[in-house]
Amino acid sequence: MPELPEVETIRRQLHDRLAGRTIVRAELLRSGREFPASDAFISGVLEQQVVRVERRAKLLVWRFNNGTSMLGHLKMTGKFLFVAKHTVPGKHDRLRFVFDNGEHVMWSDVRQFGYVKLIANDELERLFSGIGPEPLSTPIDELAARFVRPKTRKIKTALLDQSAIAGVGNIYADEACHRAGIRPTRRIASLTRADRIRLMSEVVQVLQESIAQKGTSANDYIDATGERGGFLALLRVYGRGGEPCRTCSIPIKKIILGGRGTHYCPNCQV
DNA sequence: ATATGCACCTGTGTGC
DNA sequence: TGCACACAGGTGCATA
Repeated sequence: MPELPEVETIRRQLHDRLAGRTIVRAELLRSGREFPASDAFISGVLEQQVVRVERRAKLLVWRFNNGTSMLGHLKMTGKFLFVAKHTVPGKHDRLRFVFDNGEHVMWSDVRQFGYVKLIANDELERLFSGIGPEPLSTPIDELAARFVRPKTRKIKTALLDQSAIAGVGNIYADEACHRAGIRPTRRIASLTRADRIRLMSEVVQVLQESIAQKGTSANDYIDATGERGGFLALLRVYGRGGEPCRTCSIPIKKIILGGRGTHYCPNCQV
């Protein structure tokens, strides 16, 4: 589900309430397909102090003070959620963490694409080195300069490639293309330098605006406090196939590109 | 090397 | 109410 703004929203909430806290209890409620259902995981997180919670691309990293981290990827439906102490686990709740300040956090995942695992910091660095630049902490001209290859690749496909730029997913790829007035079907090579600067500026802009609204709840996304994101109402194209463009009133077109639903205005986007 | 298709899962909405 | 099907925020792999 979540892209950079949603993961960042959750990161901030987890960090604010849990930085410096220690995990005093960890329970495996139900084993998932992708995350290790092992006693080793439980004993690996137990008694660990969370130094801070970080984000890289769409990954959440809980840094412990012993050189290891807990790495989480929410994929489509993963959730870290603050819950009340006596919450009875539901069908999709998989892990529960209890902290020394009394906070309870549940990890749930309906579709089970997500994962939570222990990872050593050196392995984490290796993983990070394969991920592209962070849009919110990289100069626009550097983002643009790196967005040139492979030349024949379609622009939206490149935006979704985490090794080209980190954290952009299906919603914000479509939104950034609309704001930049560029069709997602175009090839990288067709972009001028000015086009690339504009596209990257719009990527950054839309991500920041969405973070300010705590993300987009297109379907069932909720943040760590259980709230829905407010950016849905501000989307210009995503999920609006057939509806009038907010700029020119021409119906938004929906196509499939790279196997993903893709939305654009046939009038505003060239 | 890229593109496509599919696979991993469950749930929801739509149309019959 | 049931059923079949399409589709959903992400990635990774096998095959053209």
